[in-house]
Amino acid sequence: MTSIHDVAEATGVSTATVSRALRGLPNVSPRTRELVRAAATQLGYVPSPSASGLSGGRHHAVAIVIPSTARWFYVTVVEGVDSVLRRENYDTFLVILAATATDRERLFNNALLRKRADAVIALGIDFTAEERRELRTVGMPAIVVGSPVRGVRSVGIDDLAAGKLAMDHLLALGHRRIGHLGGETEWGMDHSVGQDRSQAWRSALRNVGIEPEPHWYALGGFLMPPAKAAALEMLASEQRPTAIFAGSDEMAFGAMLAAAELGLRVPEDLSVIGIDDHDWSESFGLTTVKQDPRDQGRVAARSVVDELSGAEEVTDRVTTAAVTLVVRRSTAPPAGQSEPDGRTSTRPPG
Amino acid sequence: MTSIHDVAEATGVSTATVSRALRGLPNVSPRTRELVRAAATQLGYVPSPSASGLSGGRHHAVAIVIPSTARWFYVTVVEGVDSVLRRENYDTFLVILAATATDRERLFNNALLRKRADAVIALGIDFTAEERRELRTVGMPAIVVGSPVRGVRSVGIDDLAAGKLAMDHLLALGHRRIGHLGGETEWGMDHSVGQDRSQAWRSALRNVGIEPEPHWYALGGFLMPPAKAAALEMLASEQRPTAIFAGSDEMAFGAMLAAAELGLRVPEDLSVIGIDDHDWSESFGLTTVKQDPRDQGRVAARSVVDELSGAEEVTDRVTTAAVTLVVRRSTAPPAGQSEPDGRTSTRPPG
DNA sequence: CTGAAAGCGCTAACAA
DNA sequence: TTGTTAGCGCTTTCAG
Repeated sequence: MTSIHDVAEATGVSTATVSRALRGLPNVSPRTRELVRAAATQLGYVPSPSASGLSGGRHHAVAIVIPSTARWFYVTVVEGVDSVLRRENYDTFLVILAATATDRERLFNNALLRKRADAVIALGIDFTAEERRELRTVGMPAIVVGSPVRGVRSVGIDDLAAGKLAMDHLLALGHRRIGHLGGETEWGMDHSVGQDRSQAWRSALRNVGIEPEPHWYALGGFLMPPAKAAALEMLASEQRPTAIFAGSDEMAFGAMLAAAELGLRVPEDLSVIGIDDHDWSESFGLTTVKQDPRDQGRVAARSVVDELSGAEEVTDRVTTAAVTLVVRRSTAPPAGQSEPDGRTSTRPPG
Repeated sequence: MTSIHDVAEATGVSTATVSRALRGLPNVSPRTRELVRAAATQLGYVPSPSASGLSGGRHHAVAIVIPSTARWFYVTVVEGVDSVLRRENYDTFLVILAATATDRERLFNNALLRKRADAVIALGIDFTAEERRELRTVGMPAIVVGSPVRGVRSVGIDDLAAGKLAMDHLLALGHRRIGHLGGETEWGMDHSVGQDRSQAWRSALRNVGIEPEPHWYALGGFLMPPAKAAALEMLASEQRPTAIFAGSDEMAFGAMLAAAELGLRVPEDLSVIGIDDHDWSESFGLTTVKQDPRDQGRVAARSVVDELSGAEEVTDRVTTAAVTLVVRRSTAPPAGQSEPDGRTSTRPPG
């Protein structure tokens, strides 16, 4: 395990100079720097993060915490985060965090956050006031991906607006009986994402004078299987909706699968729209409100890296990521109305 | 940042004793141990991994490397790994590794593997001889999840057997024209998983005297969208297969979606079988060869943790995980043959 | 521009 | 059973 001493010896300079040279600090003669660099690569030297972390206080690692690996959004953000972190030579700690209080407590009392990572990127977590205070105290850069959290930087879409975009599309098509597949809210998790999207559904309906019926709303937990089950029930009802707005594409897939199982054609008998633009949505022919989680991950990572590099308070407190409507084959005017254009209606892919 | 000194002072013992007491080492009086423990929690002390890593050589972290986040198998294994690592108080480094040589080189020359992690768990990676030697040299425990790799411990299913199970099911149903959706093989990645499953398909066919036709085989890259595209093409051919064996459930979903798009009913017009038992397979009604990646992850993590705990060469070199056939609604005898039982055939969920 | 020295927080002999 | 003494490998003043 070659150490900084070996490089110093090989070069004939002090370890201090080696350290400076390798980290690109000023006040090192070009010649010396080159010599040191050459020796380092020649010897296959890499600095020990433990040692530099201990002495310098920077660990060159950031923790990314997600509630589960089961949702496309989370793992896709992780991929984005990882890509910039790797390029910047940071290592990535992955923390999969259940919603339980003990799990979260452990996280915050853990060495990981206190003495191991230089920053945290949290997904779908709603920090408590105390947690925020802790972060502040330790002076640890933190950013949330998802809906804004008071006092913490964040990047994410405007869920209300995204929901409105989806609903406007459905309403413009002529739908009035519109169902919704929403997410559940666990304590301290994902607080507003699901709520805001559901709220958008409710408001949009009321804005056109429709009071949403209870059985038009069901919980899909942001996962496909429970969403399918919920949709099955919703679609079995007497006055079933002519369209479903799902709070995520994965839940929308569930709706499409449910429709297929009931012999309902999409979009002839049922329109379906989601939010995300999941990697599979195009194959499903799903109309959706597209967001770019990979990019949000990159932005978040860039943000903490910049802050760690000393850039003074670079980013905005809350960065709003763009959304766009992507119309595919899962939405059309409700039965009885003529189609507005020549789109061919295919069989339901679900 | 309270340190071991604070605890020592508060307790009136030396730092060495604190260290011993907290780590549960022998030769500490029960009374002292209690005192130390109390002081530690009271002060909110947590040891610095950098410091103990530097002095002790154990970092209490393991690296898990995966080729991408886009495949259910990988992220699900990660979840299993993470769960036991967390319970054992290890932190998890996530490394997402492209197949490129430079990416892999960087991994091995990185501080991460050399001076930061105590062990590696690799998914879908085929270590080169040199890489294996490096691991050996550093004395770093390593385990592969997936198909066996020479000289490295591994846990995974028998892909040949899994493929045979799938094919036997289809053959027993009476299918003879059976197509296959296989995975691509990138350099150093996933070498045999895809190959073995494809091989199982080919062999099974030949064993019953059928020479697989070229257009019965297509590459799906282990991802749904390309698999769907491939299936679309395969099913458009004149003498299309009556059944498709997909190398993974995600690719099987693609086949089901393709069938639906072509107006083919599953299973009446086309049977589909996969491997995995993906979280969504039940909702798709997909017949599959079930494996348990979460558990494989747990086994892998347990294995390296045990080895790090000094257990001498505990686990077998290669652990074979179980597979079982799960029959659902996507398979049936080919058209023209009577159904063996009273299963109702539903519309294709894809 | 470079070196010497102190110290980051912990563990590991070696004594006591 | 417990304390003392060295480091682990690096960064960081402070001198020069």
